Amino acid sequence: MFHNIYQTVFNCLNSTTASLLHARQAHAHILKVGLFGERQLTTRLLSLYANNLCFTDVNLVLDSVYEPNLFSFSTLIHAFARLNYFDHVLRIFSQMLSRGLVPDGYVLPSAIKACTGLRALKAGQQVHGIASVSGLASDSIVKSSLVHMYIKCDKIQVAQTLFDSILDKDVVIWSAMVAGYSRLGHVHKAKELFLEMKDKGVEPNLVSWNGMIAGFLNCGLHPEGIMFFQMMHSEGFRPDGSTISSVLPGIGHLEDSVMGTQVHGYVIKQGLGLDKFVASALLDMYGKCARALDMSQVFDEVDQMEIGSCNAFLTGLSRNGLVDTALVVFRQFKAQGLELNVVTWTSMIASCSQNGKDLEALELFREMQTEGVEPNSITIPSLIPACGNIAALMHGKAIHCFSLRKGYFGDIYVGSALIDMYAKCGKIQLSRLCFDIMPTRNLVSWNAVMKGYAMHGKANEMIELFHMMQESNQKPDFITFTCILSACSQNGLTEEGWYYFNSMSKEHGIEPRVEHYACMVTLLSRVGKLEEAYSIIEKMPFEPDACIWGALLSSCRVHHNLTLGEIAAKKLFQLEPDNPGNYILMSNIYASKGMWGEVNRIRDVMKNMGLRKNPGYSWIQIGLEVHTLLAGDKSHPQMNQILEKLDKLNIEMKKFGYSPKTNSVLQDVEEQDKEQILCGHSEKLAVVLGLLNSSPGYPLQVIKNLRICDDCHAFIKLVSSFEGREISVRDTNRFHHFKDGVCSCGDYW
DNA sequence: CTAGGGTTAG
Repeated sequence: MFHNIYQTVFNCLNSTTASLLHARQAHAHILKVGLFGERQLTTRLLSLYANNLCFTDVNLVLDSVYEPNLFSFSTLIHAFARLNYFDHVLRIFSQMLSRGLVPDGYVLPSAIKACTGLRALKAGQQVHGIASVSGLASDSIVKSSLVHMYIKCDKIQVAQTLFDSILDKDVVIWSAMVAGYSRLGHVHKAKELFLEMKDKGVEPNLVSWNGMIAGFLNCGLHPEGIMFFQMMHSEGFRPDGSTISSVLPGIGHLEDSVMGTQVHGYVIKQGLGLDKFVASALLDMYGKCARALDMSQVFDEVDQMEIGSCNAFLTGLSRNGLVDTALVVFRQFKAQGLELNVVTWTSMIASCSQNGKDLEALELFREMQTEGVEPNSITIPSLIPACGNIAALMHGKAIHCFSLRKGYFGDIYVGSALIDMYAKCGKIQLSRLCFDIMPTRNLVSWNAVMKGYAMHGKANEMIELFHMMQESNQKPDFITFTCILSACSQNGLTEEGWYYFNSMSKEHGIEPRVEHYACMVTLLSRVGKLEEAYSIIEKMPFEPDACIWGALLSSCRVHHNLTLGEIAAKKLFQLEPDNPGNYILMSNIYASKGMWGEVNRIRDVMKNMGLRKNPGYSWIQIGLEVHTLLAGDKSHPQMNQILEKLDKLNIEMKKFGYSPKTNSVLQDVEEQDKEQILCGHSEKLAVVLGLLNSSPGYPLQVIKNLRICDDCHAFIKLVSSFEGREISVRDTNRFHHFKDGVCSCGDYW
């Protein structure tokens, strides 16, 4: 009888088709007839429960088994390790130890594998200790597992020492070391090992090659990675999904769509397109190669519930200027119940903050948190620019605090983003503070803090920083010099400007780009050296762009230089026929010379080109003209003519509330009209305000309740140039107060 | 128990 039941239960559990149901039935039988002493049976039962992830049942059996032995525990540990339930492996392992059982060479590797999977260095070191005490640390399988564990826990040095002590190293452990160094960015060390294994007679296999390729691309050595890919191919290896998904980002980075298409063909031929890594890498590659259509075609064929592919697709759309489409698709994904992850949200936030959708970025950040998705160290620096762009200082500070709570104190990306954000919000001291307390800096951080000073026109601090930069052996790049030259230009530092401009190629091996020439042109023309500026334009090795001619033209207006103004304007009318600013500048020069016929001619040109549709236009133009008129001194030979013209304009001006006699701006204008005039034209408004402000006798004190919709930044630039002046501006949701070039921001919501 | 490699966000 007893034997019969035992045999029945055993057979039932041991069959290859044994299911959870069988286990439960057997469990009942075992309980009923008291077979718990039978280790073989209960171990088999444990194995079934473990493989079906019935954790409570496992515990139940463990607690009731008369005396589970090493084999019972081993069975469980292997089962959980195989299923990647590493936390359960460690839990069972520690139960085993607490029962006084000594692990053997079979159970240790699984325990170590669990530590590897969990990146649990401390636990791994403890298991290492146990292995040493039990005399198993020299076991080659245990040793190899430990090497893997130390590699994954970024302890490559410890791994290397252990690795060296292994006598007959197989291709697997070599490959793991190669991949380990690659992942940590030590690709040269990886290559050394790759060559060394060959010397030692171990032929690299597909995995070894894949590790090398991933390493090169991980280090930004895209051409080398692609070269290895080709070498591997020529040695007769067939790239697999892993190879492809490593090499495609490199191809995308080099924007080599021809090679990308070839690899795509290979993917189709080998049937690798269903691999989720390959699919998202393909989408990413087409996105980076500006092949949005091909990307969409690929997306139609992949698993659209796979979040990686969806993320790559969304990023690809934004990258190709289809941000609105990306947002729509994003909403569709969300509506379909797709589980959006931190990459999805971060990607959308970055797309918005990079494309002038700053409020949307902030809103997405809030939304992701309500959805329970935790932002990470990449989300934060993607969001911070959104605050800077709209000078939302309070939001910026809140996110700064958030990043500190998350422990991103020393993060170089977060730090650099904060420097930029505070500078854009007018808080140059805070910007500098963020820079000063950074534990490590890179070129981006240096450029960020210098850009802040450039924005605020602080040339002396800038030059001081540049010396600091050189002392700390950080090499400048072309952006650094754009900042320096721009600050020199704002401060009229001609000598310093020339010095740094010349030092670029002589001392730093950086050839000046068109923006550096533009800075020099701006600098010289601002200080009135218009001829010198023009000779730079003539001599520079580039075709001068609108930016350069624009700098010359606006200085010609300030210095009333008709000849050069006409030259610059002629070029600008060709380069930017739709930019009303150029016509206005030129007409102002004509106005200052009393050439009213020319002024009217330009007005007609603009009218014919439909450039006067802008509701703020008339007002702005009048403001500019009046400014020009008043900027001239009273002994201006054409003063009478000017005053006459002014009287005529007065009538029109009154309509817009501009009254020279009351020294006020927009005073008599109905609130509604102000909004109508200025809504969406904040940049032009900023220009007007700046000009009015610099007009003697027309102090701009406080402008209240102006509604600006999209560009607070223009105001910051503008206000930075004011000394001791205050302006308050309200946009859709915020209230900005500017004083001494500093913006503070209060929220209405 | 039988070891290794990959995609998408700044």
